[in-house]
Amino acid sequence: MKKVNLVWLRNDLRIDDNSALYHAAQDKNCAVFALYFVCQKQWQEHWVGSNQQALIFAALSELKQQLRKLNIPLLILDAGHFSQVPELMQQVVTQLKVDDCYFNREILLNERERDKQVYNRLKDQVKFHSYNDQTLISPHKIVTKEQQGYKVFSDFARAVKSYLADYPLQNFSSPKAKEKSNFNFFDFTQLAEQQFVIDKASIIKKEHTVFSAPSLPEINEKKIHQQLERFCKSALSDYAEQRDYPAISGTSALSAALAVGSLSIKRCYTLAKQSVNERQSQTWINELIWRDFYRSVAWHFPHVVKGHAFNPVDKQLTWSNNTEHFAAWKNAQTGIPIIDAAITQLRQTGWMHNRLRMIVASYLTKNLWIDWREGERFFAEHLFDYDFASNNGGWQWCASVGTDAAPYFRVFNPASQQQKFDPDTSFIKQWLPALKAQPAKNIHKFETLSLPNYPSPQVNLKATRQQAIEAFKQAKG
DNA sequence: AGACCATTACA
DNA sequence: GTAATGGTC
Repeated sequence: MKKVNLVWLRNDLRIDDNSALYHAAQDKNCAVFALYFVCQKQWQEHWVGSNQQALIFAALSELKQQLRKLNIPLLILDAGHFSQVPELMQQVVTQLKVDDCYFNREILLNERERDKQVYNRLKDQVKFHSYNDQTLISPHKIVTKEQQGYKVFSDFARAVKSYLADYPLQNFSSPKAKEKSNFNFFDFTQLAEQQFVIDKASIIKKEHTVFSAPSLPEINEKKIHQQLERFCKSALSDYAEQRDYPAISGTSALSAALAVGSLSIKRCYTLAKQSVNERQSQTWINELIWRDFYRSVAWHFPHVVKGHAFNPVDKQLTWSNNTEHFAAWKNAQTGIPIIDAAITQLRQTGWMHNRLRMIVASYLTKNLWIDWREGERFFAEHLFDYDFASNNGGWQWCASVGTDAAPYFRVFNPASQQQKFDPDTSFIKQWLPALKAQPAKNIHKFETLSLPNYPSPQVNLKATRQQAIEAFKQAKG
């Protein structure tokens, strides 16, 4: 009887540089199966929107084909909710006579709880092998002298770099194809395998807006790697100069692939290092480390995963519940061109340039004084690249309630931001047809702009900025 | 990962 | 008038 290895896939829908898959497939004489649980109820609880859900289904469909070429069957089971996973896992393990189970560790609480349940239920039946694969370095390995999680990014980044200098990253190539016989080794019909049809119409619920459903980002691993190589070769050295201009394609645009795990973060790091010199790769590498940083924060300070801000000052703040203000922000009707253009980009493409994420977040929290959790949720529902730790960390940063957050008095002025980062207004005009005919000069002076088909600003920027700073001062006592 | 205001130093 | 500089929020 052949040994049977099971790879339990979760947030790592890829073949390249997948630690668990690589190790599971090492032994020549074993049969290897891959498994994925669809948990749409759980996703809804996690605010995962229809965009990212559709992307996950696309990634699964793609991965199933690729794994088939390696003679590794991918079982996709509908679990509905994490709570159903242990029972289903038990069935799979029994049915397939699994000896060893391989998986890459996750960082957030619900995921870890699910994994603990599975382990406790099956530890006597199956040998488990787990790997760190989601971050450059396991969160528990980067700690301060006091054995605590870092609260300041620059210190964290220094620690990461020095760790990587001592222990270089290991990348794992795609596993070699297994024997064909694996496919008819077991009787799959006994398992209620559910084939998921990638039917966007059934997944994407049309919203009552003027925005249409965006098309899916690239999810084929080969093409993603080409994209990464192209970026490293031709854009990485200019990244520091170009990344802040939304009209320029100066960023890698790989975030969606990273979010569902079609691309390995370790692969990004290694390739960036190889492609250009230290100075040229530094800025982008730091962005990769920000991703590790917010995962580290979520690991060491888990109250941020439960809806709380890192900084207790958040509890002293009373946010506005002005639903008209919030609705205008969500529908690109604020009357501030850079913000309405950014929201339109998000709604039409499922992606928003990072500079714009900061601008719209600052405006929502500081000028409209709306709870950052509302913005966090809106982003979750629309972004293909939605990632709890990065999104949560970013919103807390903008709202000045996070670790190493923007000081509370640092309020972005949307007027100077668009002046600086979209001087010729080409980005704004790309997304706001109503302003197409206006000269840039007028668009930058939007507070005095009066047009029949474009709204006037909702609030006074200067006054609301002042109020936000005052409210923080009061809250801090 | 900022902005504002006052003060200079110049046209 | 207006661009650069520095302290303050």
